[in-house]
Amino acid sequence: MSEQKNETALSSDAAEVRAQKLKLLREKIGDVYPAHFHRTITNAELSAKYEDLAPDTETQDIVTVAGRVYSSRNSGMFMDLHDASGKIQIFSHKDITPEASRELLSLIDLGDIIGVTGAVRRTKRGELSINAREITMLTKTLLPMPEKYHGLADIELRYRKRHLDILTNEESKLRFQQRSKILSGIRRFMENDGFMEVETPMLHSVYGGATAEPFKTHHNTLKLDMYLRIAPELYLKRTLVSGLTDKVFEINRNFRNEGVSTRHNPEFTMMECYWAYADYEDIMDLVERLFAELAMSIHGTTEFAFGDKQISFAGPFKRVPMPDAVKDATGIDFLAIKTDEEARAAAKAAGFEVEKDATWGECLAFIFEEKVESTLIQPSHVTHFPKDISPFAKEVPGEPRLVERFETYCNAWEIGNAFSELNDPEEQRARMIDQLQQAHARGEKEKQLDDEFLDAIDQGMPPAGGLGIGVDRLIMLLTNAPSIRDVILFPARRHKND
RNA sequence: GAGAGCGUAGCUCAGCCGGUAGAGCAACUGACUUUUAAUCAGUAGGUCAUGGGUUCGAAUCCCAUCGCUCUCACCA
Repeated sequence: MSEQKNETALSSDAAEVRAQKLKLLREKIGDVYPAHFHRTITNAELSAKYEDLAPDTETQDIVTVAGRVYSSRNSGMFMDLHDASGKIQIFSHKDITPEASRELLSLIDLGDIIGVTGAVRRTKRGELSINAREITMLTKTLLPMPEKYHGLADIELRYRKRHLDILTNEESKLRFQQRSKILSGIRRFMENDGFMEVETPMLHSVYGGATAEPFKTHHNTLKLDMYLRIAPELYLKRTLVSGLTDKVFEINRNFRNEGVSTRHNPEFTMMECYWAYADYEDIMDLVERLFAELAMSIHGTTEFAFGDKQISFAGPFKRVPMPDAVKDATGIDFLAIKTDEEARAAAKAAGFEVEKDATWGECLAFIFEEKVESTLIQPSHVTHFPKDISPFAKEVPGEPRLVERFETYCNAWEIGNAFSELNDPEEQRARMIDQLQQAHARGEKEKQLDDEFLDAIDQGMPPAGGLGIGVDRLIMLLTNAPSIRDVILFPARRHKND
């Protein structure tokens, strides 16, 4: 007898054992990966339906559930079965579970996906359970599950093997469920506000709409070098010219060939919208309504924690012109400074190292970034940006060095960027030529003037407010995620050879 | 791109002033059978990221490479 046991004894290597069990299962029951199985209820629905079932109570209600085995106690008599919605305990006992199903139990490993049919009851200890009458193998797994108590903790593995991260880390699962909810929340908000969603090209033969390094690619048949878009802005404005709609938006990926960090992924999601006959102040209101609504949908309130900070999305947000913010922080009054040279001197005197040829506006923006940005924890709109760093925004009346632009900051991060969109064709052309020259001076040889865009603006774009929202960062805030990689399912990673 | 740190069993982690590698979970063999990270006994499992070097001897010290993390730079 003991010899026979030795012959059938399984290897102690987890992966090998599973392969052996798979073989045994195939011999015994045939199809281990059946195509058809229909559950009658999800685990969450089950919990809700039997919420009031008292402990130590049996029902005659037969249900069929399906899910992955997460843990097993008393030699498989108790198993926790998880589906995407939640968990349910499976109880198998010789008094209720037929021989065939109990035999299957010994070939079930943690992580396997099974179906279970049986009567619902609540145990003496209060655990909602199913008395297994039939157990069906739906998917035999070949790899063991990560450790059940700590889950997958290794950060590298959590990003590389996201399926294991979500399988074992509840907060990670919740975060990606919330990401989905936030995205649909943005869509719903925009549509309810009368915006029409469109899709514009991601492959551009001329890139623009932002200052960033693009990814380069090539179209074979067209024999055309192309770029993954760095921004949808120019196409969305062309859409606005078309009269298709007065309120247009797009939610999709932008690609920027820049550094990666906890706040930067090479591909990231932006929501951009353009609203005809509105200006940047209308857009500020829109941002506040949108943020408040998203916080409500995720947290049920506009107040929430990010790390050790309390964030409030209850509007109205603080609005502060950039020159005022810089003046408050440093005492430097940029509005009183007349020339680039004076601006550089003032910056230098205050201890800031600005470029030799920095303009008045560049000095102002630089000091803002150095001194003010990190202090903007509660959501704030910083308005009145310098014109020389804002090629698509209209001038502030009476102050031609500033434009009707704002950026929304929260937790010291830039989340939103918006303007009263420039629609004067001659000025737009002049500013883009100026930007192009600057890009070429920086060595960006491939940067070209977007004639098709300028041609469309010549046709007349209605006055409009425009906005871009960094959706990943907004999701980070709302889900308390310290890294952008925590809110992107499969973040960019080097290939690992091992 | 620069600096700092990390990489030990399938997973979570010890070991690191050099002396042949350890625990818990998972797995295997049993016991037990209304459990909740079930419990108990036993077994097996490691090219200590990779490649060099120093040394009688390296997971441990040195160098290089790969991967990851953090900070900074570019950017949103």
